[in-house]
Amino acid sequence: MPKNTEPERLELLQGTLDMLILRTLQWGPQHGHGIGQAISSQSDDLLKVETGSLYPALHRLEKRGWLKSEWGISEANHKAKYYQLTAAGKAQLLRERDRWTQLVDVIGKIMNPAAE
Amino acid sequence: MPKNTEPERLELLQGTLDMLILRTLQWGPQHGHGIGQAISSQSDDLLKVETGSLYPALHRLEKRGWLKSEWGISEANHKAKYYQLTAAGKAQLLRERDRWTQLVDVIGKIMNPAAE
DNA sequence: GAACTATCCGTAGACCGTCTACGTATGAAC
DNA sequence: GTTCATACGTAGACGGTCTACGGATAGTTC
Repeated sequence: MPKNTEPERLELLQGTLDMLILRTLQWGPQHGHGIGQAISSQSDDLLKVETGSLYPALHRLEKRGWLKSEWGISEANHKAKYYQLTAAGKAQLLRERDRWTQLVDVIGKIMNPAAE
Repeated sequence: MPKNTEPERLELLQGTLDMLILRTLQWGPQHGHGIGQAISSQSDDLLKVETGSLYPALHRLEKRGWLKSEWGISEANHKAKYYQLTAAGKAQLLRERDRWTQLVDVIGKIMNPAAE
């Protein structure tokens, strides 16, 4: 029996989780657990958001006004706090996406200088 | 006189500096100050590595065996500690480059789902 | 030789986001 | 009534980057 081939998780870089959460909520309101699962599944299970990262992040984002929340009932019939983007949150997402693109660009330039 | 238009620096994400240092040393041995400047100039001044980040990083990398160092004299005729990649450091660079590529890929998938 | 700038090394401590490791409660299945 | 999945959360460790210092030496200007 070969070793259980788990898919080698990637650790998140500090500062990327907020962007991923905001992005996930662009698909529509969602509760914490759902957000975590969405990120997992959309990354083919390479990313896994720990609850110890996820919930503090959600509270942080709400406190900053990027998100607002309300209690509801999940599809599995559980009490759940649904988050959605505020207008400020949408703007923030644009900023973070921009910064990410820039950073990927610049690091790419260093790691892999343009052959011209 | 318009406001001095500085180029809006990008903050590094935690975990990317080590890779950039290792990469810079692929160009050849270099001292700390030089490494910082190389990263700055290769990023069109978008990245700036503070000495409070740079030197701890160099010591960390050396301690882990990715780098080795020796004292020498800089081009500007100053005492300088020259760092170079070890074999382990080259291997590490490959790993980090890989991880970075994977992460950019996966995050790209979430931020910008493939139009197929 | 005094003053100043650029070069080069470094440390201390704040800061902050992610992680591991817990704990709690409810609903569904058996 | 036990077990599992769902859903919320916190406490504290951890680690890398940041700001803000300090110190030594070389070169330049006066």
